[in-house]
Amino acid sequence: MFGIADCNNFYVSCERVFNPSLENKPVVVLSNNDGCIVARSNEVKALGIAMGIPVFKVRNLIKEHDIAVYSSNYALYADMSRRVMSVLEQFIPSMEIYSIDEAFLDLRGFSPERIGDLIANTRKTVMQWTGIPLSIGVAPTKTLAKIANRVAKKNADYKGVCLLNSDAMREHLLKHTAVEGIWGIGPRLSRFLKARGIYTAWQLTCTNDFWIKKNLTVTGLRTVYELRGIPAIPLEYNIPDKQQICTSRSFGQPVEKLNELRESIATYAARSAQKLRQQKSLANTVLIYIRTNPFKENVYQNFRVISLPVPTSCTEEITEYALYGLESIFKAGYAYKKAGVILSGIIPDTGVQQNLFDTVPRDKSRQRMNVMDLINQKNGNDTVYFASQGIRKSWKMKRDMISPAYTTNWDEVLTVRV
DNA sequence: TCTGGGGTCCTAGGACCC
DNA sequence: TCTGGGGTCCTAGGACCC
Repeated sequence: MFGIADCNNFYVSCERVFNPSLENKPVVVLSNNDGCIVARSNEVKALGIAMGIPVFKVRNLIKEHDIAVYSSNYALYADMSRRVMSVLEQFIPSMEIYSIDEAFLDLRGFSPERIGDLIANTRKTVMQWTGIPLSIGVAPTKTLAKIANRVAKKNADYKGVCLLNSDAMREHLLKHTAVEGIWGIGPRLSRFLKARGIYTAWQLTCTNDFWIKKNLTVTGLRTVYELRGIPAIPLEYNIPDKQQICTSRSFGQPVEKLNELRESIATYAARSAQKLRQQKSLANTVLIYIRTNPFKENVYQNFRVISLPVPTSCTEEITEYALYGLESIFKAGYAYKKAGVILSGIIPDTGVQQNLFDTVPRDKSRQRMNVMDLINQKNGNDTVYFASQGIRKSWKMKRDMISPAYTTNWDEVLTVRV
């Protein structure tokens, strides 16, 4: 059996842990730059406010219902996630961290009679030790566990835990699951299936394999197998290295000057290079892009791909090529809204193919990067950084309603008065 | 006024090899 | 008049996830 533990309204729950006055009140958390609604409390869901909607479109509802609004506080959410995962791991050591608020659990070593108690106990302990409520679904495959999880979350009778452990139950739940509720079936495939009379997960499992393979490719076929109770998507125990590393942000305000764009590209290049070094890899290719606001007139967007002469993870080198790329696509007279840096062609940093004509003193730059990373690790990110990244950063993203970093910054630790 | 960020996998088609 | 068979690698584009 596989389990999936999924935190309820995760970002909202994190805010509530340190601000209990938000309990039972409508709360939303916004995306970066305070753009869209990305987390909603149950009260907000009940009002019919959709996931991902731009916040300016629901300003009236927010006012009318006195909804508490927060900018996203990733320092807090990442740390709370780490805590939740470490508690889960104490109960079920073999697991796959699937996203910031979800983990698949390997329950194959546990006797079937014990699983119910184990899961209920795990859930209770996570709540007690971290303050984060979660739901757990258990089933013979990951895809079915996801369905069980939804049931556990939506139906209060289940008390946050749903065990899908019989064929009768599988049939019952699949008949009550719409195709768009299946993990792996997105909006486009849902429309496609419904147009052909397939509305429920159960109907999908009764469909011919050849037809599925032809129309939904092998990924669709894997999903159908999983719905039938045959595991086709294994647990990933160790996190594979990223094949692509991307850092991109929208700007707090439109940016017109090349200088400010240079600061942002240098910042994103440095962040990407840092991520690259964290996984002990090198990149072969740098892509940079800039774009204006696509919802407005006078649109311009462009990108530039640069092949590096020798694979590297050195910030100076990556930044230099990224800025060179920027110069080549920058056009004056536009109000830029977003920029990004993407590293690809990623390989391990051991056994690099040398270039006969390489003139860069690589040992020295590697040592320099090591020292920088150590300082920043010990004293906090951006304790030291390159001047090209800018100091004032007039373009930096908007986070007007951010809560304190309660658990990661000594200056922002909660004060309790007796 | 205001519209997120970061990923993966699969397929088709083109270029190339012998 | 007639024009093979069997591969690999790479990329763009489209789908999906949270």
